[in-house]
Amino acid sequence: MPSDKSFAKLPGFRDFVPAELALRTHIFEAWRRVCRRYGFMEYDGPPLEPLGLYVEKSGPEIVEQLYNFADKGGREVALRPEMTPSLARILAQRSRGMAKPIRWFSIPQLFRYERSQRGRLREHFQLNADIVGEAGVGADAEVVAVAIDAVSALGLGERDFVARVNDRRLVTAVLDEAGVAEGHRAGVLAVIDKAGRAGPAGTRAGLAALGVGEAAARALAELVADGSWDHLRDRFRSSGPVLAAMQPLEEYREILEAMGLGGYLSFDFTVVRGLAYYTGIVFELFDRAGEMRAICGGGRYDRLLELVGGEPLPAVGFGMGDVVLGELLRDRGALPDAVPACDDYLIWVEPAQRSQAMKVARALRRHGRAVLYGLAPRGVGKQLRTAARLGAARALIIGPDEAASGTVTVRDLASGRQDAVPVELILRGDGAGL
RNA sequence: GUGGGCGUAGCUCAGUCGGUCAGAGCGCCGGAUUGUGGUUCCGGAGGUCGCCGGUUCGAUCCCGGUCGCCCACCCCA
Repeated sequence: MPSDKSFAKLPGFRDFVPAELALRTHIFEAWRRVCRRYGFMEYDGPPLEPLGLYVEKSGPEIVEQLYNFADKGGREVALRPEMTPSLARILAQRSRGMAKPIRWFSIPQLFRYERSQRGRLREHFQLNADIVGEAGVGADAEVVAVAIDAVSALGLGERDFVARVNDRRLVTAVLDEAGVAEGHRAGVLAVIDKAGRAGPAGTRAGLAALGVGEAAARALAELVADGSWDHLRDRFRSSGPVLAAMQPLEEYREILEAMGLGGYLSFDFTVVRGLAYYTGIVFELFDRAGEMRAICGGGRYDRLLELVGGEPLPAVGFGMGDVVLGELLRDRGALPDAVPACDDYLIWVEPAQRSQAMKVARALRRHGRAVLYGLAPRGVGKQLRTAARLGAARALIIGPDEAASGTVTVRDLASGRQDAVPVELILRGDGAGL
């Protein structure tokens, strides 16, 4: 309710007060931990990139959804909406000298100029993890394993989320087999992508609107209604190309089952991913309840690096945003415990003991304790109340009695027990941990 | 960009068919308790009822616009 609108926060952007930054930090730490376990190295790039980097990859219509402008030098620039083009550009310049495969991850802040909705803002942070230089399905499996672990490390499991997987090459083979003309392919992919939301009738209408033949439309509608692996294999058992296109996903599943992650996998013929540059296995992570938009999306993009002028290198990776994931954690009660503001709360009873208190605070801090004390005189009761509210483990009281006897009263705030500890011990650090 | 819903204290929300209707709970601050806390009791601060305009004797309440949030569409990270 700011009276001066000009100072209001921009729509779709967030402030991170400590309580909210704690969740973001919690998520980032889990992401970094998991990526390191898989041997990924962290990188970053500039948040502002040449507009052309995105136009080249996604076409002119992408500009509608970007934060873009001309800088003072007349360059057309954009705040990065995704990380993959930057990664491709970075690697295009130096991948030749690097050992393959390259395992890199990043947690960039990304921007899009779109109307915000739940789970979708104009700004978010996104974990990107990619393996570059390996075309085999082993890399695909490795990458989805990272994505699954990046979520499960936050306390969610098989009952909470699922990885829906598909293969662009398989979809193409099926479309060919069903008699979809090559010119209709992109349009049909878009309709399949929406099948979950549009429903069977909407899907049929969408296909009809494209001018797909009757027989092809019926075949596709059938697959969308029952896109299970067994049904697919049965339906196309006499089609060599389709059966061949099913092989990589079979191997992919075997690897992930060996890792113990098979329970997360679910084949889904309608997962095709909107981005044009995917060339092979694609996947999305969803909450099991199906209440939210995708937590994560990714797949194989073997042509992208040469598209931006690099050496032709196969690549596979994913992006996982902090917004939907954070909401899911909130819904499932998987939020991190609040971190106490301090370990020790120091109470000086009279101004005469203030110097002694500062000395003790200094010693405790030097030994790694987080220490707070009242900046202005207040009653002991009030200070203890503050200590309790801050979640301090101990209160250290220094009054005339302690000053006279050369001690500090150390009170355990959970149990209420307290002892007189010689101040010399605390200054030396011996009393720091108690 | 299109359509719909909503917008009252820091938070969650009540309320007025337009006339002491500006409230509750939680939170915050203070006191009971000037050397012992998370309970309890008492008190206090804090809102031009999103903003602008219109109708009216009078608008937080009705109307229009605007901004923001939410939902669906579009699009997808």
